[in-house]
Amino acid sequence: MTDSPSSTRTTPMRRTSRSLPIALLRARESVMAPIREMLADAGVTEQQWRVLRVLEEAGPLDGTEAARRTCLLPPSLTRIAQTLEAKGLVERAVSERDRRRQVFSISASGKALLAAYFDQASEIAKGFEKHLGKERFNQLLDLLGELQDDE
Amino acid sequence: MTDSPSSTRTTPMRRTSRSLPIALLRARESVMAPIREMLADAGVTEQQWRVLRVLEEAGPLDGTEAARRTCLLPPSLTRIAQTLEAKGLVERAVSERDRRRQVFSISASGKALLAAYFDQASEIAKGFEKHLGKERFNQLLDLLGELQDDE
DNA sequence: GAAAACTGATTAACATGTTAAGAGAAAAAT
DNA sequence: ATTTTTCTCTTAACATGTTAATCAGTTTTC
Repeated sequence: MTDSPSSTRTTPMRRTSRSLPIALLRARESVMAPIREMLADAGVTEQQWRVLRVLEEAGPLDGTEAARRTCLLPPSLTRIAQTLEAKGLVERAVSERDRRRQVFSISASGKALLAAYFDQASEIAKGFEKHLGKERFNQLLDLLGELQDDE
Repeated sequence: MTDSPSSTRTTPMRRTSRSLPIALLRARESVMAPIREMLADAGVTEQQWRVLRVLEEAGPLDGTEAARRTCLLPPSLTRIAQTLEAKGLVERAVSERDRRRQVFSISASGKALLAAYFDQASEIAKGFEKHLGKERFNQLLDLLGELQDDE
């Protein structure tokens, strides 16, 4: 008993395994492990892959919107987009209506890269879906969605 | 219709909002937002806070074990521990039995820092628990725990 | 007990996260 | 219309993530 009476708390310290931030982090590390292997083979980082995925899903986006959807901060997006542009996976253009804006879009090579690894990515995703069971998998995604204070 | 028939897939591309890695990332960003504010006030980063939390919970740990429990890679732990040692929040010693090992422990100042912000951290945690409801909150932690391929 | 294999921590190098500040363009205010 | 404000993107600086290489200490092998 190292705690003095005066340090008694109304609530005990939450175990780190039941701490939401840490639990989210540990879960994400586990989920990303097999994906990182695939991405290393594809020659892109996790963040670069995310940018490609979002641009394919949403079509051309300006920097602000691309950053929001990829959970990247603007400075990170700038650098990652430069790298992707150098690799020929993304194209950039200045907006006509607002010359402050950079419009990013996925290139044909970028789409080809996604297509080449799509089946493998699907298998990994299905693995987790199977591990939890379809119902609990969707339940998890629902709960995660509710944590987002999005928009 | 930009897709050619030959590109038809057996499974459609998963929407990013239903992609487990991205959902985990977005959820964590939302959860961390209020916590980051508190930590900025406390003068420590998210990772530094995590190291302090784990060391308080588990007692003195060698580098390998500390890295595993904090979800930090060894090189990151080295740097962060150096910073924490310079701040006087963590103490380091060479292990007697194995002189390769560094044994880290939280200092009195470190414990005082945790104590000073504990109530505030608890309130934030309870906010999420209340937002989802106690039952669904625990359900979420259970599901996240099942994703971990730990030990 | 000396060579080889292994382990724990660190350093190095580069990509990203994070905050603050800056440059250029558009919108709002007067 | 000019000034001011706001917005978008970028750069800068430092902390961390990530992988590979290094170095000292330990264990194994012979």
